[in-house]
Amino acid sequence: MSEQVKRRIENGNKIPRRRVTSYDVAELAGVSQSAVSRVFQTGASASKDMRDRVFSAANKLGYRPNAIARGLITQRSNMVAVIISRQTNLYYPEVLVQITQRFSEHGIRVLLFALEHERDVNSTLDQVLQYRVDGVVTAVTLSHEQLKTLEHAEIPVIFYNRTHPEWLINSVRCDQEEGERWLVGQLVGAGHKRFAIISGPEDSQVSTDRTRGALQRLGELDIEDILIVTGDYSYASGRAAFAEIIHNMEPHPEAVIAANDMMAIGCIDEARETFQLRVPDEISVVGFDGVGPARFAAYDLSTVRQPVGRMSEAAVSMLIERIENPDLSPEKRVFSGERIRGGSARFTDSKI
Amino acid sequence: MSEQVKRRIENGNKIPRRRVTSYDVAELAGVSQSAVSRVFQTGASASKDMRDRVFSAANKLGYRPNAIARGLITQRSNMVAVIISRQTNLYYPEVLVQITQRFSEHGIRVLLFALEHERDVNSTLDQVLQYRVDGVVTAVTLSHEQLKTLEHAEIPVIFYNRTHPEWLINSVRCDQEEGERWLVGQLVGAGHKRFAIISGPEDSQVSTDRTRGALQRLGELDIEDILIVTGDYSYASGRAAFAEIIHNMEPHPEAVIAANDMMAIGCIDEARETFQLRVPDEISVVGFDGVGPARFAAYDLSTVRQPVGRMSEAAVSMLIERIENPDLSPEKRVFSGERIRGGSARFTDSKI
DNA sequence: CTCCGCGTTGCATGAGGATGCAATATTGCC
DNA sequence: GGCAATATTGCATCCTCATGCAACGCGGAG
Repeated sequence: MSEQVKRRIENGNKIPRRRVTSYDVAELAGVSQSAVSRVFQTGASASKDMRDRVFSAANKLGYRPNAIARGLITQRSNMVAVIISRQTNLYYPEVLVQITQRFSEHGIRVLLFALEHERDVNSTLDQVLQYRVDGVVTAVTLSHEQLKTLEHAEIPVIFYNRTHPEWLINSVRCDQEEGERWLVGQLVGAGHKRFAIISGPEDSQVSTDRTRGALQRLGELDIEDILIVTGDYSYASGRAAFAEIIHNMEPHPEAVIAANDMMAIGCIDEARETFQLRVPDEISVVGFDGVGPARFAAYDLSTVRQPVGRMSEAAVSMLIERIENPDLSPEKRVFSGERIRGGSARFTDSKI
Repeated sequence: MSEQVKRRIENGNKIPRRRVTSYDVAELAGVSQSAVSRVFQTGASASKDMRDRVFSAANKLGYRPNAIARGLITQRSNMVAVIISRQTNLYYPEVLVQITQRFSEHGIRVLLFALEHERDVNSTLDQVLQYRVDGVVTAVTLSHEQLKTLEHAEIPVIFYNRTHPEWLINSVRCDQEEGERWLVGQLVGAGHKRFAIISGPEDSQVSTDRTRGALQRLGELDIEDILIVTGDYSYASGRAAFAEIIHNMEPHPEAVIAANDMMAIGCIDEARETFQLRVPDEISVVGFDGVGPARFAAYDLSTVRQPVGRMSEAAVSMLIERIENPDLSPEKRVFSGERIRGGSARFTDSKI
C-alpha cells in the first residue's frame, strides 16, 4: 500500500480530502512521479507512449499540476503584481484589463493590489514580497527606499505613468508635459489670455506632471495670474472646482485646463448648467486621457489621448524581458499622446 | 558550515542569489527554523525574548515569509480568483477595485483573470485550478460542467450578477428584471406606446435578464411590436443601434430601453445629433447600471443603479464564509437597484 | 525536596513538483 | 550485427515553511 493511500485512510473523512497529486497520477499510470512532472512540462523529454499513459491517468483523476508547488521549486511564481490606487483615475481600469490579458498570453498571472490612497504603499509592498511575484507594474509612486527593497529582492519593476529623472528605473509613460504644452499652445494661439487650472490630487504624480507642463508653457508665453484649484479626478470635483474658479477669479477665465477628462466634463457641465456659459464660445475647456466619455457628443473634448494599447504592451514586454534577463539595463519609454482637436475649446487653425 | 551556505558558495554567482529563508534567520538568531516559523505566525507559542531575537535577525536580513511555501503546506493560498470578461460592461472596474480592497482587508489577495469573451472560460478555469485559489468570484457565466469541476476541487464560487434558477450555487446580483419592470412601468404609465430595446451581447446573462424583464412587463401591459437590436455595451454600439432602430421602425419609437447606461448615452447622442430629436420630449431613453456617466448633466439618465458597495461587500463576505466553512449551504442574494428618475425619460408622477 | 503542569523550543517530517545524474532503452551507421 | 550516440526513465534530493511530538525549564503544591 502506498504512503499516499495509507495516509488518506488514516485521515478518514475529518480532514478535507487530499487533492490529486503527481504521485497519484504516477501510481495509476504505473510510472514514476518524475515522469509525470516531465510530461506536464514543455520541452522535457518524454516518449509518446509515456505521454499517453500519463495524460490518460491524469484525466481520469482530474489532475492539474500545482502551480504553487511548482513555483516553490522553480523560483518562478509566474505571477506579477499590479499595483493601482483608487485615486489614480477612472481611466486605469481599461489599462488594467489590457495588461492582464497581455500577461496572460505569456502564461503570467496578475495579482492585483488596489490601494485606497497612494500612501498605503508599505504594507502592500510587504504582501507583494511575500508572494514572491516575478515582477511588478506599479501605477503608484514608490519612494526610493521602497524601490531599494524591491531591488534587493531582485524583483524588476515597471513604473506606469510615473518616473524619476535620476533613478535607474524602468518606466512607461505618456508624455504628460508635451501634451499639456500642446494644449496650452493651441489655446494661447487662439487668443485665450486668462487661464485656470484644475489639478488632480496632490500625491498624484500624473497630475503634477501635467500641471507643470501647462504652467511652464503658459510662462513661456507670458501668461500670468493663473488660478489653480485642486480636484480629485472625479466628475463632482470638476464641477466644484469650476464653481470655485468662477467665485475666485474676476474677470472670469477664458480657458480651463483640467488634469483629466472626467474633471473637464464636470467643468463643462457646471459652466453650462450653473453659469449658463456656452462652451467653447464663452469658455474653452480641455482635459487629458482621451478616455471613453471624452468622445461623448455632448462634450467632444479637446484633449490628449493616452495610447493605452501601446503603453500596456510596452509595460508587459519590458517586464517580461527583465524577468527573463535581470541584467537588462533600465529603460524609460515615453509615448506621445494623440492630439485631439475636439469641440470643447477654441484652438488655432494650425494642423500641428 | 550550514548546508545553505555551502550551496550558496558552490553556486557561485551564476545562479540568482538565493533568497533569504527562515533557515537563514534561524541561523543568525541562533534558534531553530521552527522557532522562526512560529514567531511569524499569529497565535503560536513564543517567548518575548525569542520574538525579539528573531525579529531583529529577520530585519537585518530583510526576511519575509514565503507565502507560496506557506500556502503549499497549509493548503490555503490566501488567494482568490476574480474572473471578469471584457464584454462585461465598463462598470465592472469599479466593482473589481472594491472587491480587491475588501478581500485585502481580510488578508486575501486577488488573482485577476480577464477574458476577451465569455466563451474563453475553459483555459482560464484550468489556470484557476492550477493556482489552488481558495475561492472564486466570477462575473462570467460558467457551464454546469465547469461548475462541477470547481466543486470537485472543493473551491467555493460566488456568481456575480449571474445565477441559475435550479443549480445550487452562491450568487450575488442586482435584480435586473425588477429594475427593468419598474422602468417599463414608468414609461408606459407616462403614455409611451412604441418601444425599442437595445440589448447587450448575446452571451451576456446580464443583458438576457434585463431584456427578459423588460419584455415581460411590456407584454403584461399589452405593448407589442417591439424592435430589439443588439449592441455590445459600448457607446459606439449605442449610437449605431439607435440609427438602426430609426431606419427599421416606422413610425419611430417613443421610448428606447438600453441594456446599460453606456449604450443609453450613445443612443441619446445619436438621437440628438443625427436625428435632431429632443430627449425626453420626442423620445425617452432609459439605461441601467447607474455608473458614473449616468449622472453627467448632459444626459441625466433615468436608470437603475446597482448598489455596487453592498454587492461587492456581500460577494466578499459570502466567499470568505465558505472558504472557512465549506459546508455552508448555498445562498442567493438579490439586491434591488436604486431607482433613478433622471431627465432622459418621461416618467409617471408616482412616487413609486 | 520531589512531582506536576504549563509554556517553550527543537527535531523530524511533509506539502507537491522539478531536476541532475545514472541507468536503461532506442536509433543510426558502417 | 556491433558500437557509439541519443532519447527515456527512475532515483534521490531540494524548494520553504508548518506542525505533531518529545524534551526541557521553571514555578508552585504537597
